[in-house]
Amino acid sequence: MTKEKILLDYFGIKEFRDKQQETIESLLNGKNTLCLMPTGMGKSLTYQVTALTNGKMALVISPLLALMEQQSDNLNSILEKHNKKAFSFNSNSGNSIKQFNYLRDKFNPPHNPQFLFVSPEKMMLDGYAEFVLRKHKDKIGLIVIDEAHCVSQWGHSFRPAYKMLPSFFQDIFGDNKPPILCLTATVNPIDKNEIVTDFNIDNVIESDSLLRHNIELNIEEEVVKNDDKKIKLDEILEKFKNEKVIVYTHIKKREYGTREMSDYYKAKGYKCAPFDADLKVSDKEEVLKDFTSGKINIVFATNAFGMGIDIPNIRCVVHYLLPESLEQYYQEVGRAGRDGKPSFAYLLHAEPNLRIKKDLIKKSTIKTKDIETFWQSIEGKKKEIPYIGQIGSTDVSEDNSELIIFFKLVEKGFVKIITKGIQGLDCFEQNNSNAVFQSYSSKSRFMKLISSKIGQDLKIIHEAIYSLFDTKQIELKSTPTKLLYYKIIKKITPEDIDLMANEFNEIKEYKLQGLEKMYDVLQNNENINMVLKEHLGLKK
DNA sequence: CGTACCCGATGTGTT
Repeated sequence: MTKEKILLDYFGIKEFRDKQQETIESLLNGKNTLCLMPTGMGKSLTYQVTALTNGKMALVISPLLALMEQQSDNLNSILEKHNKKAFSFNSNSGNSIKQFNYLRDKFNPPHNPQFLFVSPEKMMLDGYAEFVLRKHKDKIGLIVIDEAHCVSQWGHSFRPAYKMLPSFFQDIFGDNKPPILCLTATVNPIDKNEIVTDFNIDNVIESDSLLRHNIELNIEEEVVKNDDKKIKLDEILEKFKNEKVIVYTHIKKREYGTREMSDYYKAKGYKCAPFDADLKVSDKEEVLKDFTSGKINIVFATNAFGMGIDIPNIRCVVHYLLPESLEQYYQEVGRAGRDGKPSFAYLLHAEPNLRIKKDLIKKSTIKTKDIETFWQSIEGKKKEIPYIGQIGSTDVSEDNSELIIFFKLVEKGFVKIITKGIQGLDCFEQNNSNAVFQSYSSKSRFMKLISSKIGQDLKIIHEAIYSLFDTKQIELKSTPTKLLYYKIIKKITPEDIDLMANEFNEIKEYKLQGLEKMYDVLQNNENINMVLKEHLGLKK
């Protein structure tokens, strides 16, 4: 079927909009494509129509569970009458046992997934998922990185799995990768280059309407104390009394945080609610529902309020603190006026904000000492090379620093990931006595010891075990502990460590520059619209 | 400061 017929038959739409057609054609011609389109223009339709036109499955990497559910539900309601299905594979399908079973079930007859939504972390750690995808690789015709700005925005620190995606695709597809589509609405030219490099993009397709002309950007004068901003906020909230307003407080449970501000204005008679990551999923859904319906009209939010939210009639976005960069600022004000009607943004900031933000960036940077400590911890007592080690969730702290350094060591060629594995075989039981499983499990409970005892590569043993599970020779009876097995292939020198620390330092400098640029704009009273246009590299 | 995935339950022969 042609893409035009798919569009009509599946979606009931007669014509493509904006850069949809160009993007789909680029992908059908096998080109890795980065597509920049504003929210609400139908970015998702590009991968949906492409996958349905080439008749192959799309593997969609998505940053949020809520986004995966939203998109797969939406697709399933469309696909139902065509006897096709979308699945998402994530922690919502239960514990590890349930997840393994779910994946095995969904990839075997009678199921034939047309779309699969996965998180980057699943791609990072789940060996059975990798096995299943590799087994079915010829059925996969498209890879999608949804919200691709996450790669540059989160991949270096918060969610390191993003920066490893290319190598995970290599593990699955080798040199015969399906075309990759990266989708986003805002990136600056530097971040754009990063995505182009990481995913080997052949073709960048950019909408002409990325700049939002219906939002009036108001920068208020800097004040000395945070409290001074409240007078202005009172004025704004009074002015937009019957309209939808987002106030970005950027803070959760402290003074001027989402909770405190919401309580304060609620007591004054406003219909408002807080929104931040500490809310339960059900509470987030409720706030979103009430905000959409108009039951509440003000949300006091951190930047947890953003992705996947597409409410057309938000009239006003207030920043109660200095945003951390121009692109961050633009992403946030861009939530207003999706319906195209005149909308307003106000930026309120106080003097100490810049210094505090700078300190936070400096504090969170990975330093020489961190790399040294981590290297010592993985090198262990063994000095011989190659040495085989393992890293799992218990080895990684809250800030992911171990994982960030680990992946940097992989990137620099000191460490090689052997396989995405499991700790041992205790979690399995045999359906019938199985000779292969028997031969492994008789050697040891631990994969690593089995490997050394029989002199077989860990990767091959894991393949065999995943295959036994896939064909229902063995079943899970308890939770498999997932681990990345690695080999140290090169010793590190102090100079190597310094070089790595420098790279982390460059990322810090880049962040600081972004912050300074934001601050300069406010200080010098520059025309914010012009600056934004130039900073984002936009023509119109 | 704040962004999100992960569902670990450990008793070990993992070096």
